[in-house]
Amino acid sequence: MSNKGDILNKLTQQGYRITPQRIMILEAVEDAENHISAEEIYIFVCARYPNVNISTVYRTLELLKELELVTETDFGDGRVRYHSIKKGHHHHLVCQKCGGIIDVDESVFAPLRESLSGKYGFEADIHHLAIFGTCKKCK
Amino acid sequence: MSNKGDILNKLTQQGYRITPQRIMILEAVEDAENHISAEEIYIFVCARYPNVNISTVYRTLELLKELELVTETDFGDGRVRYHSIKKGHHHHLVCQKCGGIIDVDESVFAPLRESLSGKYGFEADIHHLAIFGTCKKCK
DNA sequence: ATTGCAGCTGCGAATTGTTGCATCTACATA
DNA sequence: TATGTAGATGCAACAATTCGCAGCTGCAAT
Ligand SMILES: [Zn+2]
Ligand SMILES: [Zn+2]
Ligand SMILES: [Zn+2]
Ligand SMILES: [Zn+2]
Repeated sequence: MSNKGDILNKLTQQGYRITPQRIMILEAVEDAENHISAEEIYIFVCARYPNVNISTVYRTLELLKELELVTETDFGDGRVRYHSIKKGHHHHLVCQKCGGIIDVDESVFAPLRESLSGKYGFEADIHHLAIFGTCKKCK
Repeated sequence: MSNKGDILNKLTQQGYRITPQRIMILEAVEDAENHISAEEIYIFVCARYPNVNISTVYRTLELLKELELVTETDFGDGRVRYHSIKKGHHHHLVCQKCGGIIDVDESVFAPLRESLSGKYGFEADIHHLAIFGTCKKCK
């Protein structure tokens, strides 16, 4: 479940339609080297397929998120960013002093998830968090 | 550092001014039983002191947040909410199916904080999070 | 009590993201 | 291939928050 064809199949199987807009938005996220914002996706798509509406970008991202094909993260700079799930689950430690970002594996959050599950029966849906704080250098 | 006078002193000490707007916005947050939104604070303040501007509410909340006198949390309903720090650090588990909210003490996050500190030397600044997922009933 | 001015406020406009609705279209069915 | 329709799109209105700026004011120093 990691290439474009598989993702399009998954859409079809769930009763969603394949549209040119969706294909291009998907490509934008998949091709992005890094986390990409809705606005950046919009610019990318418009370059080849003008007249796409920004609200379609937002709605498509919402859909891809529900289907767990992309993850969304708020890095605190007033703009949410997206990642293809292909790149695996992970999290980011954002230093509020130097702006540096440390990537961490999701396994670091496993004990927290287990603790919430054990104590409260709550299944936390933590896929792609940004945690703010102070890094080693800035302490 | 938990009553209004102390907070006003803290403002003065840091070179900020005491204004009627700030006093009333502070009271609104302190008196609120629960998390309160900027809009609700605005309505509360306007009732006694008309002509306060909503942007002053946002700016004051920004200031109080910087001074660590209030915490901000996004419950995912399109509107950020605030809490007086007087009520202590805690977090919320938000069920995405039934909308229910479970309050949890910040101690649940202590192992995570220690783990991030130990492995990465990163001091996480986690005061008031909303964690999304599925509650026991909705599983 | 008066003065000076850095900091604060109100106002209106801009920005960012969401929503309602009329129209359009992908695609299942015949 | 033609048709019906649920699902998708574009557009414009809307909602939440931020910003620029001119004028106002708390308060420290006189
Ligand atoms: Zn990431
Ligand atoms: Zn740093
Ligand atoms: Zn809270
Ligand atoms: Zn639930």
